[in-house]
Amino acid sequence: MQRTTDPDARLLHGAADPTRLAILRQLAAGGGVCACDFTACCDVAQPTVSHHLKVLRESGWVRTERRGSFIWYWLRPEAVDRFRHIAGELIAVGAGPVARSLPVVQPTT
Amino acid sequence: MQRTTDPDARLLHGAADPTRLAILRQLAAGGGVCACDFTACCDVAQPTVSHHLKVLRESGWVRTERRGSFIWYWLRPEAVDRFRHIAGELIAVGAGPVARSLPVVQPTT
DNA sequence: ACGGCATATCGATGAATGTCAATATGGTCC
DNA sequence: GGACCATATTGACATTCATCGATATGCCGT
Repeated sequence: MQRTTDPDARLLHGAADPTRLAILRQLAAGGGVCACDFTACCDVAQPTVSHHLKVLRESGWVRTERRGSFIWYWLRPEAVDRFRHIAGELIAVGAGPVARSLPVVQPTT
Repeated sequence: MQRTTDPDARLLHGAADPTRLAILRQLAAGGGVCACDFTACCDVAQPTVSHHLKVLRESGWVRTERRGSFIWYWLRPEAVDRFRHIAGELIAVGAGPVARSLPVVQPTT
């Protein structure tokens, strides 16, 4: 597998891990969160948290700011907007299978 | 790493691949799509498409119905709803870093 | 029953991933 | 400078993943 370059897939991949999803939720709830506070919510060691934060940074979910010896993390609103845009795209137009018989139009073969 | 059981993370993981995202988008656009039509949009071999469809099935994104020798796929509205719910959760309350100085309240140590 | 088509499964392979211990980096305080 | 804290990086390991060729399964015409 080659690391994908599709930005949407990268964004979704960034959120597709329970630890990272918990981090994103805490960021959404807290506004700005110190990196030291993530080790509490996620039952993983400090290097693992740091690794996940790096993944979130590289997939565009968060940005950081150094404040003294602490490093603060924020959700990037553009990432959330993009995520919501993808969600909007996925609303199906068809309600589901309506005809129990064979479809009128054959699929393109 | 143990395969996660968190349903939200599993849902996001299902969508976090360029091929699967293309499949989901085609499903949203088409309403119901025959499996034979996915090989066109995604530049991968037939077993790979079948594999991705299985991943989408197991993560709750799609359901299927056999019609003669064809198999039709539909998006599950519950999956889209859940996805949009997650998107709604991630709207940050804080706008970003407001104070340039040290935070008033120190992070919990 | 047989040949052909649509789709799924199997097996193998190489790459990416999540995890942690150990270590490095960079800041603060004395 | 030196002790200490917060965070990142490195290296290693086991697991998962995406991909494909080969093969199996299931349905449809003839």
